[in-house]
Amino acid sequence: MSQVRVRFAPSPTGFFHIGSARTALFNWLYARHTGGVFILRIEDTDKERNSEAYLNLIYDSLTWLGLNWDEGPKVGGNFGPYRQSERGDIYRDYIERLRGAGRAYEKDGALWFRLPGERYKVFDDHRKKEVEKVKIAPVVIEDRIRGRVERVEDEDFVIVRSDGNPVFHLVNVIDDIAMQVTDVIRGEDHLSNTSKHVLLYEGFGATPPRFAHIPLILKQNGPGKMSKRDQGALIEEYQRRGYLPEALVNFLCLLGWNPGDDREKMPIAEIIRLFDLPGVNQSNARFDDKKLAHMNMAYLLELPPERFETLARAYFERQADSVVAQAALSAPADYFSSVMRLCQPKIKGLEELPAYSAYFFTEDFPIDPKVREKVMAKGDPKARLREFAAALPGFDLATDAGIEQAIKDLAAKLGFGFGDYQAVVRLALSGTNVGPSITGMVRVLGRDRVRQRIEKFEAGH
RNA sequence: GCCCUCAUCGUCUAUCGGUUAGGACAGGAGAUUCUCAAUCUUCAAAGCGGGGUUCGAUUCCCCGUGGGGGCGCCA
Repeated sequence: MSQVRVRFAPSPTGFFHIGSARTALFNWLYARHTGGVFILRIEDTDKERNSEAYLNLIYDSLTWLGLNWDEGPKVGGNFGPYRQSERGDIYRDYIERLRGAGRAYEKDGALWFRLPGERYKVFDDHRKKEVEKVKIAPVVIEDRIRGRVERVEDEDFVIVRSDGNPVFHLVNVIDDIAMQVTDVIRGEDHLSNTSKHVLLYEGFGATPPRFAHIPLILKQNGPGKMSKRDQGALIEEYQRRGYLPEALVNFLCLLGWNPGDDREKMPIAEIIRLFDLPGVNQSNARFDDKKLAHMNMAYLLELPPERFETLARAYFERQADSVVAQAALSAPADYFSSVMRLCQPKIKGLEELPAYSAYFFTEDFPIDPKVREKVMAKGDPKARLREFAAALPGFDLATDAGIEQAIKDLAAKLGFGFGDYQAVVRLALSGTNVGPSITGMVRVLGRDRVRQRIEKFEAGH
C-alpha cells in the first residue's frame, strides 16, 4: 500500500483552539503511527477574515504542541505552495476541467457545480424559497470511524463566488487530489459536507480518499461544541498559563481515543505506537479542565528539576511587569534554583508559582491576618518564636534532616512539640500557613534572613 | 423543517452476548505528615425509554426520546 498522506488544513481566521488542535493531533498521530506524511495546508481563501497574526498563531501553537509537519509552509515539499491564497493557477486549471466536462455552469455571477440527474422544483420551507433539486443516488461514504454513511446531495452548489474566489468545498477537494492526500481525518461537523466532496472527486475523475470523521469536543458548560469564544478553548491560553504541552497533548489524545486499557498518562511515543483510527470513539466528548489540570500536575511532578527551573524562569519572564517576577528574576541563580526545587513538588501548575514563592524573593510580604489569628491563639507562640531565634545560631543548616533534628531537640528540651515551633516560625518567615517544609524554607532562606524575618515579625506582632 | 450522527457513573472512558459493569478526574471519609499539597486506603456514583432477536442483552435490530452536527457566494 502506498504511503499515508494526511493533512491538517486550518484557516487563519481566528484563534487556534482546542478542537483544531485535537484534529491536528489525530492527523499527526496517524501519520507518525503509519510512517506517513503530515501536511500543513493553510486554507486562507476567505480574504475578509484572514490575518497574519492568526497564521503565526497556527505555526506557534503547532510547534509548541510538538506537532511538526513534514510538508507545508516554512518546510516546503513537492506539492506546494501550501497556502491556498497562492494556488490560484492550480484551481483555475481544475475549474476548466470541470467546465470542459460540463459539470460547472455560471449563474448569478457565480460558478455552480452541476449534479447529474433529472431536475425538479420544490419549496424549501427552511430557507423559505423555491429550490431546484436533482434526482440522484445517495452518496455512500465508508467512514473509518462512523462506518457506512449514506447521504443524498440533491442540489447544485456554488464552487466559485461571484467575486472570483473559489469556496472551501472546491479548493479543499482540489488540494487533496493535487497533494495526493490518502486519508482525510477531520471533525464530524464535516460529515454532512462529505457528500459534496465525494461528488466533486467524481467530477474530477478522481478516487476519493479514505475518510475518518472524529467526534467533536463539546464545551465544558452549556450546550454545543466548543468554539473559540469558550472559556479555556484557546491553545495560546494554556501556553501563557505555563501548562506543559506534553500534558495537554496527552489529555487531548484521551478525548475520543484510549489505548484499550486503563492507562492514561503515557509517553507520546507509546501513544503513537498504539494510536489507530478504528480505535477512535464515535461520541462527542465534553472538555474537562479539572482533568487537564490533574494531568498537568502529574507531568510537572516528574519533570527533571533543571527543566522545571527553566520553565519557571520562562514563566516569570513572560510576566515581566509583575513585581514578584522582577524580584524572582533578579535573585541569584543558585538561590532561585533552590527555591524552585522547593516549589516543584508542591504546586499543581506553573501559574501558582508567583503566589506560592513570592515571599522567598522579597522581605515585603504580607502576613495573612486570618492565619496569624489562628496561629497566635494557641499556646504561647511568641515564646516559642523567641526560643527558636535563640537556638538558631547553633543550628546546622546544611541539610533538612539536620534542621529537623535541631528543632526536635529544641522542642524536646523545653517540653514542646515540633508543631509548636513549625506553625509560628512558618508564619514569621512566610506570612502564611501553606508552603514547602519548614526545614526546607529555613535552609534556603538562610540564617540571616530567618533571623531578620523573626525580628521583624516580633516587632510588628 | 429536512438530512447526517451519537447515547455506560457529574465528566473522560473500559466491556469484541454470559463481569459483583472496571479505571481515571471531580466529590465524601480515613491514613500519613512540620502546614498545605502530593501519596496511600476507602465510600458514593452509570447501562435514556419501549419493543424485538436470543437460553441470556449495556453489547445485535427497530421505534421513540435526548444530545451533537449540517442544510452560506464561511471554513
